[in-house]
Amino acid sequence: MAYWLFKTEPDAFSIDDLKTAPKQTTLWEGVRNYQARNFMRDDIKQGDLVFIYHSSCKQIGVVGVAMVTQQAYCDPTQFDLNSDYYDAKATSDKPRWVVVDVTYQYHLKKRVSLKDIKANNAITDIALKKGGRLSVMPVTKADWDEIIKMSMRE
DNA sequence: GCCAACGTTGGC
DNA sequence: GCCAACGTTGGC
Repeated sequence: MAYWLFKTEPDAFSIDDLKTAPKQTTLWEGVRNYQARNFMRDDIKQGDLVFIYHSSCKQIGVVGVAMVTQQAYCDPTQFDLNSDYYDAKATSDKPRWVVVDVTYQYHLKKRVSLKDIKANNAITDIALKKGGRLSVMPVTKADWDEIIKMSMRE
């Protein structure tokens, strides 16, 4: 089983939206970055765990955990003229983008802020620390465990 | 295939 | 709202 981190802007879709969604599940739509797409298409498997990370907001950081409940399939929003994620260059013959389904697991007891992650030298590998803009990124088991640990500290 | 220009992300 | 960092586009 592998670990991941998905960014979302809580004004658009927050962890609370995931928790209250039908079956506490959503398709993670709108990823329009090839590196992130390749992770979703090739590497993210059913049963993998995902940190939900709130970006571009007041309270930036990891807020909870979700599970991948369906591996990659075609992102329907790429064909939807009314969607912000519409891509004129994607066709049903040659779709460009995929989604996975994620299901809510739990909120972290305490949000782990980006500031604290950056300040923690025990966290070494995560792309968040490198200022990257990747919206879907792998997390090592060591970093996963450390962030979980941080969420339980007072 | 290079690389300059442009657009987007996302923290501050 | 600013702007740095990065990804994408398009002319050559």
